[in-house]
Amino acid sequence: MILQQARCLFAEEGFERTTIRAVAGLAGVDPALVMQYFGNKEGLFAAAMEGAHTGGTARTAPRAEIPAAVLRDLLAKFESTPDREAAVTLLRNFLTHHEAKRIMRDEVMCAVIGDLSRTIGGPDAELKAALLMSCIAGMALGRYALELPGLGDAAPEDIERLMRPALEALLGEPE
Amino acid sequence: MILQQARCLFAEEGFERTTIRAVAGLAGVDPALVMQYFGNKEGLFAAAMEGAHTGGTARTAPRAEIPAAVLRDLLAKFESTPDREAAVTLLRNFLTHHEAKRIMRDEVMCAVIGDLSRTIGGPDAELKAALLMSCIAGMALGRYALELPGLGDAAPEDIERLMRPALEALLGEPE
DNA sequence: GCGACGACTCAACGACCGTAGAGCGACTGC
DNA sequence: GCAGTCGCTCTACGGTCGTTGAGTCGTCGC
Repeated sequence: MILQQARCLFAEEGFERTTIRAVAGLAGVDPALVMQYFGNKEGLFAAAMEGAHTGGTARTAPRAEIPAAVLRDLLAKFESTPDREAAVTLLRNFLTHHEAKRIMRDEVMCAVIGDLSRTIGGPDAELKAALLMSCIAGMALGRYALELPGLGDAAPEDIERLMRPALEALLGEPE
Repeated sequence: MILQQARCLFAEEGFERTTIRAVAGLAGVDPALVMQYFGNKEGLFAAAMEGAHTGGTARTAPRAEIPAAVLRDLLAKFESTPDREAAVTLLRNFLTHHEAKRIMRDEVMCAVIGDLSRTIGGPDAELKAALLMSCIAGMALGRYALELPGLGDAAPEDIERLMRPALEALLGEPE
């Protein structure tokens, strides 16, 4: 319950503007109880992001299926309810919070890019993988953070249908 | 001088963690002088973002040249020095600051998407334009905010060479 | 010389936040 | 019945921040 309200506020207001008092108030408990549970504000934030980067099949997918797998992984993470709020919390804070940035950069992007670039192979493999993940992340931002017109409420199938050819063109033909 | 240090700190630490005292300290002046110049912290932030969203040829480009024009606009904005720091300031704060988000969403993304979708035409025109702009924004984040391996220090020509076919595939054939 | 004026600084206020420690009430084992 | 423990709350401290108003210093017109 506390975690739920914390994720809501962290995602809506960001880490700095979210106060422990506000989280406790929404959860109907005393701020000191939040401290007792999570140690400090950083602990609460780390707990709120837990589960944001787990699973995914793209890292082990064969070359030809990488675009579809990457899209499926991301949409599954954000459209399903269990990890969605944690993922949104990470997505909304990775530009301004050091730990969120480290997770997004090292544990999400760099880790996946490393695997994908080995599968992609050839020259520019790392750049191709980085661009592919960046496009995916940009789509997530446009859809779940900015809620751009046409994208925020588009059907996942339409997104997959339009983006997959683009990502395939990005990878190019195998050597 | 004050603005320069402000942009540096806003881009590095984010709006909330940047204090007027720190900006004034780096600029070698008194915090009260910053207040006198910019009214309040929001005014300083708005001034720091000024020039972040200007110009660009993509909005009036013919359909076939949209991918190249969009890439050129973004790389020109971030690789050249005059508006670069303002653009980075906007890029690093649009997820956590309301005014920065409004500018990024309404004045940058929505405005361009509106023009592009009219040029693109056909079904899914708006979704295609939103996805195109999201991919571009994602690339900017991966390069200038996360500095992903392979992308952060890639040559602009290589980025343009790999991304243009992907964006062209995203637009598809004209009706 | 001197008063006015602008640029800039000093010192302080009020508010808010993270955090700590004492305290309170309910429950449990004996 | 009672001491102990656990979950939780109350109160307060220390620090930092945005902001303000008075004050200082140099400059310029007369």
